[in-house]
Amino acid sequence: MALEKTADGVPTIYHVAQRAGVSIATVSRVLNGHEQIRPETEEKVLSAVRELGFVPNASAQGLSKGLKRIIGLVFANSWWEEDPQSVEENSLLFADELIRGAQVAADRHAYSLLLLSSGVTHRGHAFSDVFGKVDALVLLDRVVRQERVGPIAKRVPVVLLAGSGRSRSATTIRVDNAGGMQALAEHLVVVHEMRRTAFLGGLVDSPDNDARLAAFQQAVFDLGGSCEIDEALSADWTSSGAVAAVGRRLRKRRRLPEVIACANDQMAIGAMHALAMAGLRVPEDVAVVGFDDIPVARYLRPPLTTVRQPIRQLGAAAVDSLVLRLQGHEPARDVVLPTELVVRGSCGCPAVPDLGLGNGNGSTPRGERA
Amino acid sequence: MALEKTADGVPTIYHVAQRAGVSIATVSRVLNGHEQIRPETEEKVLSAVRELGFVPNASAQGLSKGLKRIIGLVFANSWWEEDPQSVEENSLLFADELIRGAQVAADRHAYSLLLLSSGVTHRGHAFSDVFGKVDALVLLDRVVRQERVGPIAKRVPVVLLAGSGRSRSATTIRVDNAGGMQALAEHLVVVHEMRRTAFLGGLVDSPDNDARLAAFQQAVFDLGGSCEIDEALSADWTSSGAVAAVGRRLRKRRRLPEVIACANDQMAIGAMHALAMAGLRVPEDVAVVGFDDIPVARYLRPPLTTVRQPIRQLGAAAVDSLVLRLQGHEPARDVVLPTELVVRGSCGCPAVPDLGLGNGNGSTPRGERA
DNA sequence: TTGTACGCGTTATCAG
DNA sequence: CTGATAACGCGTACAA
Repeated sequence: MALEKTADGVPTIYHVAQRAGVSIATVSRVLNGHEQIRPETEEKVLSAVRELGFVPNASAQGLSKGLKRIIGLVFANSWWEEDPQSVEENSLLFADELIRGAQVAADRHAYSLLLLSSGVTHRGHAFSDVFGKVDALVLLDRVVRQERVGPIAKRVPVVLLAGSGRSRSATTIRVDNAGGMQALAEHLVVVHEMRRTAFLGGLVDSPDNDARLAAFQQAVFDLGGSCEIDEALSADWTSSGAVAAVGRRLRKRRRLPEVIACANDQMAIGAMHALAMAGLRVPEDVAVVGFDDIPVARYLRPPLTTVRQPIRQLGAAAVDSLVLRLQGHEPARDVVLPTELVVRGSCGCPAVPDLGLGNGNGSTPRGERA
Repeated sequence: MALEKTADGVPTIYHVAQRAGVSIATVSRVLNGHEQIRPETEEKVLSAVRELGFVPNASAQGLSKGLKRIIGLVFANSWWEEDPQSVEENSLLFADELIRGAQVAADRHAYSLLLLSSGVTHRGHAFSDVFGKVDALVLLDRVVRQERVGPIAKRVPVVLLAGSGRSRSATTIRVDNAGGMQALAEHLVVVHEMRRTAFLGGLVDSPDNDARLAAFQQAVFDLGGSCEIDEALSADWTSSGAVAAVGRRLRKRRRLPEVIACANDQMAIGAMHALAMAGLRVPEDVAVVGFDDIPVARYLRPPLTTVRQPIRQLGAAAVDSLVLRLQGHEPARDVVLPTELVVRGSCGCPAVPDLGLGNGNGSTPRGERA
């Protein structure tokens, strides 16, 4: 009669029931906070749970309820590549911040985050395998081709992150790249009266890169300036790539632009480094601006003028949206989070003493929700 | 007779079996690569799977096999805190790098990573809940108190990360803090002939901080130098905290040390910033060195001399160890990964031109496996 | 208020 | 080589 302990020593709901002298149904009710339970019964169950250290098996719960309470976060596989050559600093802090935001939100809804990489990695493990492990998916920019989103979204709720624009098959959440770049261009052309700008882009197939480039270029044009897009001035989102790119550009001995606008802060760091090594002063000889506002930006010399994007909120919004869907609601299909111009010293503005206390400084919030 | 599609439209093994005209047992066999299956039967099953887009339900697999193929990565909850005040840049890239390493390893073993925070966050969600969702756990430094490790390790295989030392209840994997600090101290005292050093520490209850401080101090002493540990010179691992700490120290108007050794690179960045703002030159007036070798370290001015720790390998080693345990093996109980001194300019060495191509430069590998 | 019994989707152990 | 069928642990109608 006495129920044996499980082989691995993990107690089940049956052990709890037996110990409390009730049925498993009652245990389940108590654990799930159902009403209509005699207090003394509840107490018996609770202490049995405590004494046994019982924890419900998530697999069984998932199977029974049809909900795993797990949301998958899918990164492009290049992020995880082992190749030591491609150190892939690519928006390094991006992943970190994004995960934090998503984690907070998931936590709030009692969900967990499962980390996944996009590609087929090993014999027999296809991307589609993940459908069986999660209730919903967050797909980062560039993890799957546009046409593959549809089929995936048919299987599980999906949000696309950091994409350039809307997708008809899935919810999209992104930051206002265009607004940020407009504010930046305005600052450079109007305040600093710069006319000849250049754009140092990231990987070309990235929606974020495309959006930033297009918006910056257009804004500069509209204000009467020009924007050089030298084929040499193109990197892979990394600092080292930017160092090389700027090096290539310098070797051309063509007249330099007044400012180099970089598609992210990592590359801005590399650009500043390359310029310094060439004996050029930033911002006196060439100004440099970035995009992201990574924590170290304010500690660079000069402090980096950049566009802040709310990465954490991005992650949180993605999870919130998915949880809403899982609860049967119909959240906004296209969300755009505001960006903010952060003016520091690298654009030519006088660097204000920054004690690392406040946020940064100047600000021009942009963006709206759709 | 015809099997209806599931409510949510997700096909099960029964649908596949029906479509292929076989039993679910056969389908399972095919999918799990069992031998002794007639090729033509296998083909029928495989095409049925393809046509239906069948993906096995992980919950059911987990329940049936008693293995979820999920490893939990537990971060201290402060990492995820929403409090915008505590921007918590704390070893920002640490988490990122660690996760990457773990992800690669998990992927290799066909496991997934579940992200978890340590604290009780909401009504009814206790930390112990995670036992039900994972097969094993990676606990980061400071996520649980020493005495809580035992009970946890009794439930699931556990590895402790970045801890100061061994734990009798769980496997420990860490980096050779001591070796790195010894090499650093040697470089400062012997090469640069410094005598008066200072240590800018992180949070005091952190094993990593304690280990680095103790090793540095000891090494400097042994070489005939002194190490100032001013109560003012203590921060929270963040750049802004370091800025404030160095500010406090400067206001004391006591004679400054020749070098400030920081417990991580983030703080070194803050220290350099604070010194620059006070009109002091690095390294001429005060040298600054760090620990970690985060990507941006080489692009600072001057480039940061620091100790590199193999964070990715740390994550990978943790996962590898757990998978071994889950497979019934008995991996090493205490693993120490080597660290490496990376000499750049902030210690007073002539900064070599760095095109961002190589690794950094000078090196003194340390550490061994136990 | 509580207990019985079935279903959730897979794997695995038997027979055949 | 293949097909029934019993677990796996939990939630929940349905009965009592």
